[in-house]
Amino acid sequence: MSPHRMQESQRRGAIQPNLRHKLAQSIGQQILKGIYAPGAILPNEADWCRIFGASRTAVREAIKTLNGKGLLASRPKVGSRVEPRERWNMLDRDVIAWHFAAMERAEFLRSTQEARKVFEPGIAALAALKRTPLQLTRLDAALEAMRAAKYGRAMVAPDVEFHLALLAAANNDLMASFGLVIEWALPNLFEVTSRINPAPDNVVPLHEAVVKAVRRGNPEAAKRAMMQLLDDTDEIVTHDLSLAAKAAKGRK
Amino acid sequence: MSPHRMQESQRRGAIQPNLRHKLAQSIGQQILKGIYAPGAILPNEADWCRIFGASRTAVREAIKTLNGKGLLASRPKVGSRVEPRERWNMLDRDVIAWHFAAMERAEFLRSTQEARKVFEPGIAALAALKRTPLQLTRLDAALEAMRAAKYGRAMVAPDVEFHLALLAAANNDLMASFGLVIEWALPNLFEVTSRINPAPDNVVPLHEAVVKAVRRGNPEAAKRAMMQLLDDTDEIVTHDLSLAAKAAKGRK
DNA sequence: GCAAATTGTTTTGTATGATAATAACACTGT
DNA sequence: ACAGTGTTATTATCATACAAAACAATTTGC
Repeated sequence: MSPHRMQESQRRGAIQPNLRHKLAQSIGQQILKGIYAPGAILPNEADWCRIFGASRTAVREAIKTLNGKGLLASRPKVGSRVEPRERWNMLDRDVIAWHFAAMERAEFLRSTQEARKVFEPGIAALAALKRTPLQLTRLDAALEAMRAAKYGRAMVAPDVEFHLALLAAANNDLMASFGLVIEWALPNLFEVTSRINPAPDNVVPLHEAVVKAVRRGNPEAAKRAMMQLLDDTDEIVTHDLSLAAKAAKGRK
Repeated sequence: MSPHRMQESQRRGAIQPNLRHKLAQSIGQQILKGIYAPGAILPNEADWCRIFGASRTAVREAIKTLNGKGLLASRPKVGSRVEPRERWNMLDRDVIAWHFAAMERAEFLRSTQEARKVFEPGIAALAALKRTPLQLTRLDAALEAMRAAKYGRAMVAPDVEFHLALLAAANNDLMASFGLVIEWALPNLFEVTSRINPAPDNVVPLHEAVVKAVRRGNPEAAKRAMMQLLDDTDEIVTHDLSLAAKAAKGRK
């Protein structure tokens, strides 16, 4: 059905394969793909019922879900209208997944890295100032798991956990939403980086530097260490993407 | 009903006073207040029906809305369980409003400013790199409106518009969600800053510096200018909050 | 006795049909 | 032209059923 694979099975939050969720996903993806652009009026409830062969209850609840994510606004007599993009909850679990499914992989990684470079250094700095001892322990554990990982692929999960632990250590609710981006970005990023550098041995030291600064409570050092870490992966990604672009041009 | 005022009338997206929305709001606020903590099982649908005197349809659709915001996860036989905080969509329009209603005003402003200091300098830098001419025009217009504002209160709307325009100029979907924080923070921030400094004349120049750097396409300068701007309001806010804290201690 | 299969129970999930509220739109009388 | 008024399409809400899932208890088979 979907052109993209997106190994949903290995995500954290297990999928809910109930009807409502499937309808919401189908409609949501169509919106993210641009089939229904902002401002457009969707088919009405009765139409969706026919299209999906589902009851009005299921359709309505799916639409209410999308409503809650800021993708739609429904009004009597008018129908459900697609909201302007700036109202969409891009940092929503589902929306980010649909977004990814609708987007070019390269473009997704580019904009993700862009966002990470804005957010994560600041997060590291905050963590240095505000982390509790327990949160430091969680960071240490993630780091240890990264060291223990023998091959690259096994390092992805601890790497994600590391960045999530750091985010938690920043102790700021408004930033917590950003964790989703990390959860999505890193596993996908890995498929790129591992092609180029299957056994990177500078990754652990770069992460260690961040933890060290956070432990010392030095926000500037933490920020710098995180920037170095990001530049490292950034370099690999942009390198790979430019290769891919060249290859694409060669084929054309 | 609600103990907090939260002047909803002057928000941008007009309120929808339908039943479902009211139920979602009531349940959502109770969750944000901690009456139902993460992991807790909510009353079941039948209970809510009795509590609100509403039909199961309305209750269910409200719960589905909350489901879509990551506050709840529902399963047959188990009920609706409050999700762990890190899954909540804090950058959702409603959640942020409920959060604000449930939180100490001071604490909200503190964590908001904290987040802004992480995000906005990076946003300014990105905008300097990626803004289109049209987006630059929008920034100029906002700046002009700020200049035209005679008294402080009239400056809030253009100020919000300025920061939203800058965010849009960064051209990154993942960051766009952050606009909500700005929309909420600034009007509330103003009530603090205007108490201390009713006619601040350094505000416009600080904003001008950001636009100038963005126009020149100089990300570092844009970042620095934004940091200055934030430090300026930050100083006022922390000063006021410490005053308020002292006053509270004095009363106690 | 013990494990595996079965049945029961509670809760959400889905379906259906009916009625109410709402707001866009056409119409009407001035 | 224009204010009011009715019409109508659409969502909003209600009520009632039955299906499916998850968990608990109980029976069954050995």
